[in-house]
Amino acid sequence: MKKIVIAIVGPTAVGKTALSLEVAKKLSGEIISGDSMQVYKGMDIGTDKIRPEQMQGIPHYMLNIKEPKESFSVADFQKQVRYYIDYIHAKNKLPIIVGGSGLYVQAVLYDYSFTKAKRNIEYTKKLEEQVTKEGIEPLYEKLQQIDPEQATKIHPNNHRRVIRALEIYETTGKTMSEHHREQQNTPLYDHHIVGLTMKRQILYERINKRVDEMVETGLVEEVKSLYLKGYEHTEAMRGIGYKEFIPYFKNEKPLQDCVEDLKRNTRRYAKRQFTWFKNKMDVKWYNISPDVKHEVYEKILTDLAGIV
RNA sequence: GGAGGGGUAGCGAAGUGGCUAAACGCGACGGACUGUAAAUCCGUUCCCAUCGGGUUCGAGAGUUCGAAUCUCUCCCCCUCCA
Repeated sequence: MKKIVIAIVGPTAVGKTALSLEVAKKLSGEIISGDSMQVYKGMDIGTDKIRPEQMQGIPHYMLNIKEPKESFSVADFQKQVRYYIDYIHAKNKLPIIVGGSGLYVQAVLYDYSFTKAKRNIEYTKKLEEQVTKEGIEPLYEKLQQIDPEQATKIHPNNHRRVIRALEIYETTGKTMSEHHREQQNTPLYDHHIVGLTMKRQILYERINKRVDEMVETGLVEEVKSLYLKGYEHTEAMRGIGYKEFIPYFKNEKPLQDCVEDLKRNTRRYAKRQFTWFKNKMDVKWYNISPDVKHEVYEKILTDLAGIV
């Protein structure tokens, strides 16, 4: 029998954290963050990370496990989280994955296999340089030759994915399509995905407001301290809430403009999250709004109680 | 009253006789995604529509084979001088 795993997904600022605490309390669960940025230490305000005093004694995993200068990937996430799922079950508790990083959650729940296609930074770098010099065409044509199937799925402008497809072939001798064919995309767990959704306009207002609050709470200082540590070019600093302030520190843009950029990027991110969860995962959606929050919580708790 | 500047699609803003239903940005909406994923990338956005068609660039009238672009009149807006 497959192990039960609950996942709570949805766009940023929709209220996943608050819900997760309710679910964990009610169902004797423990929480695993399904978030690609909250793994980093010192990135608290910008990622809207839950603070220890808010956790109500519920164990949280996958938070603050990396230094901002370290790299972190889906594969790392997958491995770690699967470990924690077993660990939590061994304690007779219910694992609850809470987060908005679609691919990450997906990779845990299904038999995504990354192991054979480790990253090859040097080769990637080489290809990136080639693109700078000669444009993407030669590489895209190469991809069309070795893996025409994959080539049709990747837009040439998406350099990163063109390069990755080539990188996989270089590293493993197999094409990306072949790797995909070896996978069934079957679920590994008896998972139940709760999706929180909200009227777009309300969500966007919440996002704008939350960004202002973050700035008031000291976001700029948080980012600055990372910037001063020389983390400008790290993966972590590419997160929303961080990269937007770099022009300000460099005196290239007024602070207020950076804040606006941040709001805009967050809104756009929320939209992308919707797209992913809507089209990639079997989510049971619950429409929430500030005034019916508790009723929706009740409904979710009842539904989940019937499952576990 | 005098001297200038301006009115372009939801907004900002290019264009200054044909290649323009009109760049670009924002906003809005949709989509892709298998080791950077809070990343990276694609599409739609005057109206109707499948091709395709119909109306646009403050309003009206002209010049021209052809105008957002030239001329005239009118209506608004802004800056400066009174």
